Amino acid sequence: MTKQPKIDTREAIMAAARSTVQKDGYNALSFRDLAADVGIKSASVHHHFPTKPDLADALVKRYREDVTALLEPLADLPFAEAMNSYVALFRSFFSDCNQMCLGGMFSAEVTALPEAVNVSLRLFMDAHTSWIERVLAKKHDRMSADELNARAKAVFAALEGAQLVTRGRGGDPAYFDEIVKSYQAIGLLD
Amino acid sequence: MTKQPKIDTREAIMAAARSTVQKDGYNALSFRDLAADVGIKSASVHHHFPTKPDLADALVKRYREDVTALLEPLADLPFAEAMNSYVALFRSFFSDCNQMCLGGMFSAEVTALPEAVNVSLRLFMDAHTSWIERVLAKKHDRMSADELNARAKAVFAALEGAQLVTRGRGGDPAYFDEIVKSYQAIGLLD
DNA sequence: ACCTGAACACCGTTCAAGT
DNA sequence: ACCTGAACACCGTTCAAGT
Repeated sequence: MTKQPKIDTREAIMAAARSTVQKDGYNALSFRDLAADVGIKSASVHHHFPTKPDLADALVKRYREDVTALLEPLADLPFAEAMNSYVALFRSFFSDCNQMCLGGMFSAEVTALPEAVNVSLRLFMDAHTSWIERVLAKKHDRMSADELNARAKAVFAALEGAQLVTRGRGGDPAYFDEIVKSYQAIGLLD
Repeated sequence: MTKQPKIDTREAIMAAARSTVQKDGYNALSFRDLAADVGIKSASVHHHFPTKPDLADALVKRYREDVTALLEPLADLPFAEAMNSYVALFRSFFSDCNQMCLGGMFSAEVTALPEAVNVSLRLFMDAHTSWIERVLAKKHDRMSADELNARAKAVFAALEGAQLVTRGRGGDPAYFDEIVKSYQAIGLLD
């Protein structure tokens, strides 16, 4: 085994930045705080990520990769388990400092980001909706592609909204659960 | 009629601040930019709102009043019209610079705000859910109070989510409409 | 009461300089 | 390649000073 300490600093920056963004948002992210977290100076952060939007773009792309890797195996589960696991993913954010989906946070702060990051953000959301579409297709074999797509967008939007509203109320998982229960009662997650 | 130019500056600050927050967020709000918009110096803004959280709290409270005044007459409409008007309210944000509900924005940026503002934010969301509850009650006369309440929370969360996701995609109203159509198809808005 | 300039410690960014 | 100190124009906030 050869040593590979080269990308450690870059990875450490991304990990610290992602955590801060999910907790406090992109506009609250400070290169100086970030540098302090990692143990370097703020000017050094710019060596790895020239500008703040460059860091934002890297974060969204990595986040998309991570979520995709996490969702991939879940798509093979039976429908109810796949959907329950998906809901559980959105619920899991509250257990660590009332965090928020990075995609939802960037959607709120979208005007602070250049077009290139907006494109990455759309790709992230597409990854979600196409996963949902795939899962829904297993159950609704008579539904048209357009219907499945529209339904997937609705499921994603509804869960992002449940997370946002719950976060606004302090991140009480019980509040999130109550909303999800209503979604289930109406059949949105079926 | 006696002249009343006294609160004009304060009102102008609040109007400019509200617009900026709905477009770019609370963390992107600058007292210096705000002062320039109104035509005074940034130190003068602090005379009306000692700190930034003080301004945030005033904004949320006023926003709640405005939304309440706007929703009140709509509650007396027939069910379908009341609900359609409510959805139209969420849709209307995109027509002016891809804005966002101030409550949703503050929910995303909630960690930047002190507890006092969080309380005002909860009251704002309560105003929404109790209005929805009232409208739903007209149609579902056999539904229990708890069910109505849970359903109202779900409707609010779903619409906030539809707005958030649409904003993240550039604010195309057609995207919002597609999600709402799915909500309607499933019966969430009935 | 309402406004201001100046100061403070912050911020993202740049750049010449180090190793 | 990776890091740094110093500088720039920003930020929220404070305060003594004006009217």
